[in-house]
Amino acid sequence: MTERKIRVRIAPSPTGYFHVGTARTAIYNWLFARKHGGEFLLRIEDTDEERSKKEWVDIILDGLKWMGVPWDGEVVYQSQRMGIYAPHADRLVAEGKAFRCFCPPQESVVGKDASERSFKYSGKCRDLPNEEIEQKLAAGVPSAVRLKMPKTGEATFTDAVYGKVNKAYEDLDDIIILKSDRRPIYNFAVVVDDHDMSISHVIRGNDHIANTFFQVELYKALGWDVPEFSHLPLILRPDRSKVSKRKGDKGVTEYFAEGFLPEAFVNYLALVGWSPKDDREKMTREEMIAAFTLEGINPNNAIFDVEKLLWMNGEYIRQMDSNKLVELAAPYFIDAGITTKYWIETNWHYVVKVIAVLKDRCKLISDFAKFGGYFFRSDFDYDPSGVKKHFAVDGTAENLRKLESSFSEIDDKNWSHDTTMQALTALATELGIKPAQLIHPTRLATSGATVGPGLYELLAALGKDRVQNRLERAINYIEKGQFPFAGE
RNA sequence: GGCCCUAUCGUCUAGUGGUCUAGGACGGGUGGUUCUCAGCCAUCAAACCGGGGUUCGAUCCCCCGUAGGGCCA
Repeated sequence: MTERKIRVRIAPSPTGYFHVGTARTAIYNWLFARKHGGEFLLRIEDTDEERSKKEWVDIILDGLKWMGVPWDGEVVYQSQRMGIYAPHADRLVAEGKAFRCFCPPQESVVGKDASERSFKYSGKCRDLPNEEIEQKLAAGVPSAVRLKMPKTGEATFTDAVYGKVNKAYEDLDDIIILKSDRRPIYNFAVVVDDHDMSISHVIRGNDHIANTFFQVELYKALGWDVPEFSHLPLILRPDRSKVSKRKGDKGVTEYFAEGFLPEAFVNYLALVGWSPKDDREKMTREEMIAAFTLEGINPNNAIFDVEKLLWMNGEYIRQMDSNKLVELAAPYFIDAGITTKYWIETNWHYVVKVIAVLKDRCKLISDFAKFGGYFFRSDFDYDPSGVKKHFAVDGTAENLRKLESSFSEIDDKNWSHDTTMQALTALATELGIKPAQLIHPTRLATSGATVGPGLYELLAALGKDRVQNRLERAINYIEKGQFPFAGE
């Protein structure tokens, strides 16, 4: 047995949707290739003409790039290979390993009626006399090419994940490999393509197990090396049905757009169906490459758990450098109309502080824009329940005014978490109230929200000017007394 | 319907013929962090699908059933 270079591939068809299962298959193939110094190739199965739109292909290419799971070499487009399949089929016919089938599609199967679902090929043309074949060919009767499968015994292959898988030849038809229009059928094209690409290991979803029996037979008939097979468990929805675009399940593109980080996404997905066998969960790509084995793949289907993905994304956000986070979050701020690219660039230091303060409570990159708008705009509304609880309390306006004046004594240069805290606690002591009684209205005044970063972090990040202006605005608001619930 | 695959906490999983009072993580509960939320820390609840075997002993091996999934049109 010669040592073959490891070459793996994914072969998605462009459907305008990057399925998470395809994404995980890509990850495993890539991990495996990297681990063994092999190559990870990409073949686009775009023979369905309606689907060969460039944008559909880009969805896949962009998704792989986003995930940081790059393919090696040139992308192979199956549509550009359509001419190469038929000769292989003809060769098989010439060698007696396949035969021409002249039956119209409807007549070639056995079955009492349409309701009898187990259609099986009748075998009618399998042993046609030569003269008859010549006759029909001369008469121009259209013919498909079928592979001659053994009649008895068992088809078998060893799967790295599932072990030995067998199926009686009785249950396997003489499948069509070339249609009467000389176009290849899926199973045939895959074998020819994988062989031409020197694929050593086929790692794909377990929905292909049934195809594998035919494919192995095809490799043997063509006299080619059979690759190693590894079938992956499927990724299911929480209701245990298959993930699909039709049911509204998100594709890779959407996860990206929603603010997931590629590192977290890839890490999470790798763990759906595979385990490093120890308790590690958060792993770098390098760690995953080092730990990855096909045998470590679990054979049973798994449910995609967005909650856990979200948690992992939060983990990655927390450990990420704030400058980097600003770059990633900027588009969300801009898209939401919260601020502009120019403003972010000219106030970089401020934005970094903002991100640092927000970091702990964001699970998605988009959360920064969702929760942090008030760092950029001062015209926010006050949370109504907060107004009721913290503003509509006697003495609040006066207290805030005192706080404002106390804050005004802090020099701009000394404005910080500690100095604002000192000022506020000193005032609370002086007023004989608990700091919390000042903290809550101040948070509401400066952010409009009742929840958020610790008050002093908030004040420090906002800076003295913004804080003073917002206190002023809140005081005016309270003094007008026009609370949303007035009259209750 | 035929064939194939699978079966450990709600979810992702680890695990071995006895060391399992079955481990970790997410999610959930509780408590702490003398400002909220988040985070962090601690802590609790939570599983070996059912039935037969094999065996001194099965979660782990075999068979059947059941359930789920896949392929075939």
